[in-house]
Amino acid sequence: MNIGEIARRAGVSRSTVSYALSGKRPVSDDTRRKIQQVVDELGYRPSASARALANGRTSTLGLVFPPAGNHYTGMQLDFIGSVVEAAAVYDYDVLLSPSGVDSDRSFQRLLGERRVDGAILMEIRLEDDRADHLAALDFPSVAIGRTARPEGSWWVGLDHIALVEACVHHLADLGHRRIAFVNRPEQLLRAGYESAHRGLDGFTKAAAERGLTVRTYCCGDDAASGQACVERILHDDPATTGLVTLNEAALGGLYRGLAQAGRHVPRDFSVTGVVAARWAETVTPQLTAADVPAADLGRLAVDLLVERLDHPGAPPRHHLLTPPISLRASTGPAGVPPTVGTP
Amino acid sequence: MNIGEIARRAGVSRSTVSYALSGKRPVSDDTRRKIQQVVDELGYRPSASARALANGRTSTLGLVFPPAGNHYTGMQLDFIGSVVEAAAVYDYDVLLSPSGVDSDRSFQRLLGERRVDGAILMEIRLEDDRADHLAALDFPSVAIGRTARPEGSWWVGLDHIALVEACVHHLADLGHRRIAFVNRPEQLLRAGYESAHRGLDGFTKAAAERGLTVRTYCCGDDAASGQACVERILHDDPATTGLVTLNEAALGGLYRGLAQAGRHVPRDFSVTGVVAARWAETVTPQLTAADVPAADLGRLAVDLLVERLDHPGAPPRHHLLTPPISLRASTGPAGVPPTVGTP
DNA sequence: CTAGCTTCCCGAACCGGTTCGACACGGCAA
DNA sequence: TTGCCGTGTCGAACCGGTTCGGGAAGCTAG
Repeated sequence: MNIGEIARRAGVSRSTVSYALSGKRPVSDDTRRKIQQVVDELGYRPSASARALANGRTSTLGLVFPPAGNHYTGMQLDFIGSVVEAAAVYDYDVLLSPSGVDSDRSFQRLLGERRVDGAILMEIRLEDDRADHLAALDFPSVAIGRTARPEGSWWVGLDHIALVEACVHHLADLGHRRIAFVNRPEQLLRAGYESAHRGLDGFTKAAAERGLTVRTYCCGDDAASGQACVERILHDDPATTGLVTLNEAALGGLYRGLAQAGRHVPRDFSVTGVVAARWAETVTPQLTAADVPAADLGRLAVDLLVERLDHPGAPPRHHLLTPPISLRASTGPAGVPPTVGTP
Repeated sequence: MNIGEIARRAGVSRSTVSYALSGKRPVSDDTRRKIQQVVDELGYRPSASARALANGRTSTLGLVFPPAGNHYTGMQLDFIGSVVEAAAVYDYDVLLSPSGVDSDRSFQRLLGERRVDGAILMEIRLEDDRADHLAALDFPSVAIGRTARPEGSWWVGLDHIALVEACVHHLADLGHRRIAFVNRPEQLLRAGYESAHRGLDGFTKAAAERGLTVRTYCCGDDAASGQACVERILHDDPATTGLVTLNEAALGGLYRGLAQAGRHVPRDFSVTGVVAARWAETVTPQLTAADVPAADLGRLAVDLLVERLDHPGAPPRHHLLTPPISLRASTGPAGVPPTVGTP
């Protein structure tokens, strides 16, 4: 059931079948119909491998995603889903590639063995050797997030600085004077993850502008860590009345910690941050947050990558998104901070 | 930088290079070393397309996952991650395929164009035409979940009947007499999703055994639906003191609804169900639940699929998992149900 | 009637690997 | 010296498509 079989049954040559199906050269109506009929009868579909070998394009995009070590967040799943759907629109498949411990191996699979036409890099770092590597090879790729020097490269990302600044200003406007920042795990911060760094920068900058007293924390990506983190915050400065977080997975734990410390949200304590909307709406009270537009990011990344593939040599493009803060129920005016020791 | 280039630089024929690299025929130590040296120098890797064309295997597994329409759950993400990692161990890549509105199209891509050697089917239905289709073609595949007649097919799944039964018995043992079941959305139940059906069966059966008064509900996959669902439950029977749910995404909303109705968990109301551990630990109080072992399911599915690929014609195998209930903090002895109208 | 132009199709080469059959070579026994 | 065998390598065919150059048939213009 290959193209030769079709050709024989239709009484034409293999090349004619190819042209009839691709339309790259004119074929008379009669032969085209005849060929189409045979194709429909046999349910013939050209082999992807053979086609890829012949024309050098695999019609597949690589999605390089972080190892399971860092827990996945809901945002990442939405992102993956939207990438797959957007790619399908352009007739591309999506190949998942773990950038795990020996990221070299999977990179070799993707690029060395030419399994994909282009790649999308998740969880970018400020200094990212994967991105450098791809840039050095001039391999078509789009990063999710921007490195320290994003000029000349293709990426889509969130303006974490602006988003966290907006959160800080929101709390400051409500009268909060002593707030904390709950970042991603220290391991990721040290590794140079973009969101952790730029978020921290935005926090520090905005807090300085508003003259706030602040503390910053790293927090594991799970509920237990979130709970422990709140305990540390309230231990270090019991007068703290608000926090900003990037850590979606710790959110439930943060809430639990506050509840156990007797701080009512939002009456005694305000919480805000950068979190996917679906997650923000799950917790009670619902989180006032800059909603991460994961689906948009995925779609835009695919759009950019396809554009880059279609127009080799096109000037680099990018999208920097700054979603607004959605006011929900987790922030309120700063009241009188509770006296130390009072439950 | 193809195999011919390597052959020329090493002063041997292309076939010798192939044999030296694959080891399928003996090659003298001298030539092997010479070839390896050239390969290392140039960083040569054989093209995946060419190899796939030649030997008919793509070294790629297809992961057919549900459309974004049904919101993704955290469990699915863990599952995908574990599939990718397990596949990497066997030197397989994973190709994502949305089984969206025109699932035919992506199926044609996967099978018709022979992009993958085997497939893993997520979100199985009792009557599943995708599974039937694959079975008819004798295409190597493993289903996540079992159809109405799973005999003779390969699958891994949870024993939803037993899991929900265990939840009901747990509540009954605590003295609850009037409980509710919160299922996946009605649309999915009607579509015949296995977990929704078997979960409901288990609930009905166990409730009958224990002589409980029950009501069953379908609930959208989001927090707002969960909240609305609790309102319906308490409106329909204010004396309800417990619920069992399969609906991970609605869980936050269920808790919120109970809080707003003035029911304290677990003092006034017990909640349990079948949910991924990470999610169960996020909510407060932490959910007593049968933890969905998503990562195990993914790994086992890959193991089975690889076995099936390596041994064509091997007798069908499957794994039915029944994780125990993890006792956390969301269930407790049934107290005196609150008088109607009392907050 | 022939030159020239379309229209439509064919054959062959090519993409980059794998695999089979054959053959050259050296060593050993007869 | 001849015959035989095992080892190591080569050439050619093949996988299933795409693409290029060219040629046959039909039509129009000179």
